[in-house]
Amino acid sequence: MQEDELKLEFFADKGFRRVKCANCGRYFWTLGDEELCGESPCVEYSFIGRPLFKEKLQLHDMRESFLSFLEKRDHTRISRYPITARWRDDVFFTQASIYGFQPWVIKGVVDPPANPLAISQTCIRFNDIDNVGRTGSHLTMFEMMAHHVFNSEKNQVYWTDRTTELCFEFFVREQGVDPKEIRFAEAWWEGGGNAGPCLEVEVGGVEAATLVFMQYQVENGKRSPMAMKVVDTGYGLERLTWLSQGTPTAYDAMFGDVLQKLEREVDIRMDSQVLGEYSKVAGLMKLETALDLRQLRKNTADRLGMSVEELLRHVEPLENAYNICDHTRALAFLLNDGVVPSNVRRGYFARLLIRRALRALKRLALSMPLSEIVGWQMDYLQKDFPEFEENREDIQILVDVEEERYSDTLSRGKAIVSRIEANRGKETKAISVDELIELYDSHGLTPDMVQEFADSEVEIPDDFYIKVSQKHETGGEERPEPEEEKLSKGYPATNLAFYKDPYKQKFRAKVIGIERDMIILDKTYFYAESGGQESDTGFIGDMRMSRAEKIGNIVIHFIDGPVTAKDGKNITCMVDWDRRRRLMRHHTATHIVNGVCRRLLGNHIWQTGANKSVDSARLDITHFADLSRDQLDTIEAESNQAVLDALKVTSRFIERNQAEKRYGFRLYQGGAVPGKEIRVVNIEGLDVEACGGTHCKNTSEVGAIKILGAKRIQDGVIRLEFAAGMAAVEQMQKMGHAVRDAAQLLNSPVERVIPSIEKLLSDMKTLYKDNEKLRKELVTGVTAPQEAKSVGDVNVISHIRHVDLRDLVQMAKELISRENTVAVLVSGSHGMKMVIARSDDVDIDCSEVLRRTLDRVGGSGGGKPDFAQGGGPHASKSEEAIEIAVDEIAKIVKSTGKS
RNA sequence: GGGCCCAUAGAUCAGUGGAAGAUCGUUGCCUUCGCAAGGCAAAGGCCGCGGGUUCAAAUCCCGCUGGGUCCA
Repeated sequence: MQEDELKLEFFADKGFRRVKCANCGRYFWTLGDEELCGESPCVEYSFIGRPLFKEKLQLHDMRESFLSFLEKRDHTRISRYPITARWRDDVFFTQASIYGFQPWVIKGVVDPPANPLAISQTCIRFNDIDNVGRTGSHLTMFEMMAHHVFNSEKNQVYWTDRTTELCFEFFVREQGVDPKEIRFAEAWWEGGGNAGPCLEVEVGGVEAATLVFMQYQVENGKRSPMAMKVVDTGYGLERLTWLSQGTPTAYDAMFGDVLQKLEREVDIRMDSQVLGEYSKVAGLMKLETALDLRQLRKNTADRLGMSVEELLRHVEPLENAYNICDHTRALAFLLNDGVVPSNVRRGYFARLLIRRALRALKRLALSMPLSEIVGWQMDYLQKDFPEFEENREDIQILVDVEEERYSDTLSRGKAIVSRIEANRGKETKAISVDELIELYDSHGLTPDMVQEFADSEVEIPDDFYIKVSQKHETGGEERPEPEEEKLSKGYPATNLAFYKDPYKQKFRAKVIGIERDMIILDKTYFYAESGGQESDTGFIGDMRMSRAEKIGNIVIHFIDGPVTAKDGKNITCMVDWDRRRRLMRHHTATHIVNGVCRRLLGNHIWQTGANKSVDSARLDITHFADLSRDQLDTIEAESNQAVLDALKVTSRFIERNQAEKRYGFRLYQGGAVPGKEIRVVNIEGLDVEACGGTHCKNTSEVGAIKILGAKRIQDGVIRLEFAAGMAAVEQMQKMGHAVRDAAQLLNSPVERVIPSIEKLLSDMKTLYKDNEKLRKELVTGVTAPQEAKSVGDVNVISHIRHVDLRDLVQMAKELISRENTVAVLVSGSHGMKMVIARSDDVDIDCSEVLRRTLDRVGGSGGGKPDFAQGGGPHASKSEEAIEIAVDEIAKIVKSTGKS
């Protein structure tokens, strides 16, 4: 670490000392005279029951205090970014306030919305989910308050000293903290490819803020300076609120009347002394396994001089209540910001929260729907987050659907557990650890649920979840995709002229590069594949252009056949207009369908993928259930209504910050969009998206939209397939043809096709059954008893009949219902098949006879002593086989007869 | 994006390579003044789809589809 980077003038001016922590060895700056760095586990929480702040503040007031403090010092307050980081494709969720500015602002591509700025950013992290509710401080969802500064070469705002001073001032002046209680510990920060020194601000034993001075880029372990130096601070809103109130846990300080309502419901009484000690001890410990948790409880109980059982009576109900509060709060934001619960990706985390909260609810023996508590949260949050008003109902539906599903999973699980026990029979062996892991991993049953469902005792290892994760670790190799260098040298950015005039069909452009089968032009009206819209084709001079591809900001045109163009010369180009018009219609249609779906199904509808080709288009949307036929019909009708309404479609480049401000983050339907200016496609009153595609000027140009189908491509995602314009006409014609062809084949009028097919199917079924019956009859009584040969005491009936093996089996069944009978049946169709069977009262091993027989004629087989079957390749050996078999039977019968 | 589990009668599920089963439900008959219940009997199966291995596949292997679940 570069030591001098943190030897601030600020520290010198104020008279700070630099001390090495006697416990952890870190260096820290302080005005006091202690020797420990000030963060747990080196020191214990000192503020519980005796807050260090001058005033007890609620979340709202603390947020306000922080943001207005900075506003008074030239910072611009900006609103939060969504908790689901849809503008990025490298992460699922916003985990820190800086996420909203990565990568474009930090790379210097996009100007920050303000500089310096202040924000309180809703964040979510799942790393510590197991500790939530237990430690008194861990959360999944929290607000990271921050002041950020982006120092470019041209614009130096402030750096380390001012940052630290602002922090110090906030705690001392605004919150009335004794300067001696504030310690700045030196540390090094790294994340997301960036790095820099940082100061961890310790107050009352907790890290209240972190001041990061981001200034290096890290690539392949090598560090290089960034052009942009970024002040990245983070102040935990909930922690500060906790510090100000000095409540036993952070939860008591932040959940307001949601926690109170819960406590009333289950009649929990809180003992602040017990809880206070509990969270102090928890602050000193690392919780990783069930063993750690037991240790935590033991240590706390010891300190309080009570038994663990007594402690648990106090603590456990509260842990569950805290857990529910945290999870429902996180859910409210997650679902509001566009996550639909599912079994993959972002959705899984929402499911995880819902299931964990439901389990906690159950442990409290509360039977209210979870959506009700989420409702309380939204009531509580609405003052600061008005967006909940609009989405409230939608969010509660999502939770209800998910609760229903979990109850299905549990009843399935219950059945599985009792089956496992039933199969085990009388051995009363416990359910093994391997079985527990499988029950969890494949069936979603936690060990304690298994325990609840099982009759027998279940042994749960302390490190159960570690064992589960170990199972997942194997074989996680990443395959790096070799990025092929397509171009031998750099070219200037291609002028994407189709944005200016998407209706241009013929143009002249200058050839500025030729490589193999590729041509690069100074400007182009050819649309290169992106945003799910397929590439244009056309002609460059007299060469056929089969595909345009965008690499960075250069468009490469691929040519079929020899490249005859000359570098540096102007050339006339033609866009395949029929193709392009179809693609445009499909693209505009996709936006229409997306907008209609959202209006019809709810605000949780987001696009998760799309493809627009010549004949049809696909749109994947987030939704929790299959779409009914009625819903599809309505979507189709409304989409066509939008076409008939001839809505204006405008496509404009708008400065990113302005676009976000004006249209919100709904813009990012198609995922991450790079750049400082984004292109906004607005279908008047229906849909607004950031989109780089080519569009019609008016919805009427789309002509018609025909929904071709919908299917669930994964849990929580529905794929709609449809066709627009002439493609829709073609698809409808195709469907018409199919029905007419079917009618013709059935020799029935079109409107009678369905009943005709129904009749056909039922006729077929009857025939199939008749056939089965006839086959049975055919093999019944084919061999009269008198055909039986007496071999010793038994009757051997042998027969050759060229039928299927299963008919031979039927025949044999029939024959051996007679007493004292052995049947030897052979078929010569498809090679040779043989069945040897006997009635119960004959004592020979049929499979033995069969094997010996087939050994000699070539083939193999087996079965049970009373019923054997087999075969071989040589049909010609059928008769020989019978002779041998009868012979073998005779031998056995004789030998047993003798003895 | 990766791992694992599942798919057999209308429903819930047995069935580890040789003869498709159980329970519930359905239908009919018996019993009853009628109902509930009981007794007897019957109907009900492309064993998810497509390949492969084998004399033989519901069963083993590969692929696909659909569902479930855990992890990132």
